[in-house]
Amino acid sequence: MDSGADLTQYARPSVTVDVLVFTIMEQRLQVALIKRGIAPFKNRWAIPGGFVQMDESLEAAARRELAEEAGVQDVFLEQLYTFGDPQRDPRGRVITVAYYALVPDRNLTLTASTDAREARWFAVDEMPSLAFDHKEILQQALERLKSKLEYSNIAYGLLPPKFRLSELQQVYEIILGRPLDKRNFRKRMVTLGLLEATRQVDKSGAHRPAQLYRFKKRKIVAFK
Amino acid sequence: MDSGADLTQYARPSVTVDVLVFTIMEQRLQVALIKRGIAPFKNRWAIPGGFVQMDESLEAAARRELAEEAGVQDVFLEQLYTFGDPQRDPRGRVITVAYYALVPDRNLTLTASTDAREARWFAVDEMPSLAFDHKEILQQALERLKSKLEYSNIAYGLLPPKFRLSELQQVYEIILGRPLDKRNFRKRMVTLGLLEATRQVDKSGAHRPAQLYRFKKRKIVAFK
DNA sequence: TGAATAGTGTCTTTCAGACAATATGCC
DNA sequence: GGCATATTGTCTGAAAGACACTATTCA
Repeated sequence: MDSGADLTQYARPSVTVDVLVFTIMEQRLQVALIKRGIAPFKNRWAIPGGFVQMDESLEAAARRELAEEAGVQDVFLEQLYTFGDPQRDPRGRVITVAYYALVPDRNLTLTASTDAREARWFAVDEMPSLAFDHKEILQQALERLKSKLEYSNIAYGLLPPKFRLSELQQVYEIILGRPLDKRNFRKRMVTLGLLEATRQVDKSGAHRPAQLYRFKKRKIVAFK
Repeated sequence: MDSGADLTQYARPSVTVDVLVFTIMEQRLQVALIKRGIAPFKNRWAIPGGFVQMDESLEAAARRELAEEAGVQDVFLEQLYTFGDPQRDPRGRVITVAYYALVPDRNLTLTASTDAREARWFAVDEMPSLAFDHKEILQQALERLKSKLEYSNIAYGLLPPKFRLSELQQVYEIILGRPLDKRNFRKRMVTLGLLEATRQVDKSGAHRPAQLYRFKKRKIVAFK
């Protein structure tokens, strides 16, 4: 900080948070987008977000957006990266702190907020053209998600509290984009010691019921 | 973005970049700090930083600070995290985007910039009390550095272009804080394929000269 | 020739990956 | 009994980790 006590002598940028909300639905990784109702990029799809209020933390702003747009609370949320190219918003200098959130699939209803026409889920492999630098932001979020999946228990964010091992495996396969060997996957997950079997089984479907597991900690933990 | 085209209707926070400059000197990991010459936290040590200008990107702002404070260019620089607690600066709402940089040990001269009394290196295991939330920022930078060291070639940032394998090992030992087996270390580094031997040897010292190596890419590369 | 650092190989253990048959519950 | 999914073990190869002696140069 090489500044004086007077903050007013410096021009100030606008600061927003953008929140990428991911879920798995219909066997695909999906992200919530809103259709912009106003310029710039009117009618273009965009990552939901909004201005940071002067009295709220960045994470609080992200959680507020998350509640407003997706109606969820208590979900995994992590800061991704801050994007601050001076040209990224044609209206002026806007720096955005991007967050990403993971929500379990439980028929979420997205809400089109004030300035949005529409809100819906898009599979990440079939994205429309995005507003601002949102394509780049999404790209970076996907990389983070893939890499964290490999060395942490982050998958808990996409699953209900109790789940079948085959569901967990599907989460991995969908995000990594490749099939995994069932025996090796189960062996690894169990020996990592992050899971525990519950006393319940899942009896949906005309077949052998599956043991239900849960993560011991619903908090991010790195492997090894 | 649920905003209108008019950015002026929202109060705007101040935005700074803070830059943690790390180097290895005297067998220790050190970070550059400045002693604040003005309130708040007058006379307290702090991570150097400054306000983001309206026409420069965040990274450009960080590089500018780096040039001003440490007089270096073309060094490893990466965005760390953005800290935005509303109370983190008593002067008002100041959001800071923290970066960290790695510089090779070549007798850098730190410059006390305008509002700083003094600038000097501190070993990270003997830190003074820091201004603002800078202790937390440093903590997070150290974690990032340790973890990136384990799965990337980030060490190149702390070494001159050509170096002895024993110097590379020292970088690892100092940052990870534990001794490593020489044979295993060399085997691993060489088989990773990121290094190449130069035709030069280092003849300083009254002992057998060492082969000099360099990183094939002076750009961050993940292992595996 | 002594001091100081460079350089090198084997064995063991651990982990990842390939691979297929049996078990259980529901209809 | 047939269908659908759950559950389980072995072998192989690669990489990590423990471990100690010889080589080279200079003073």
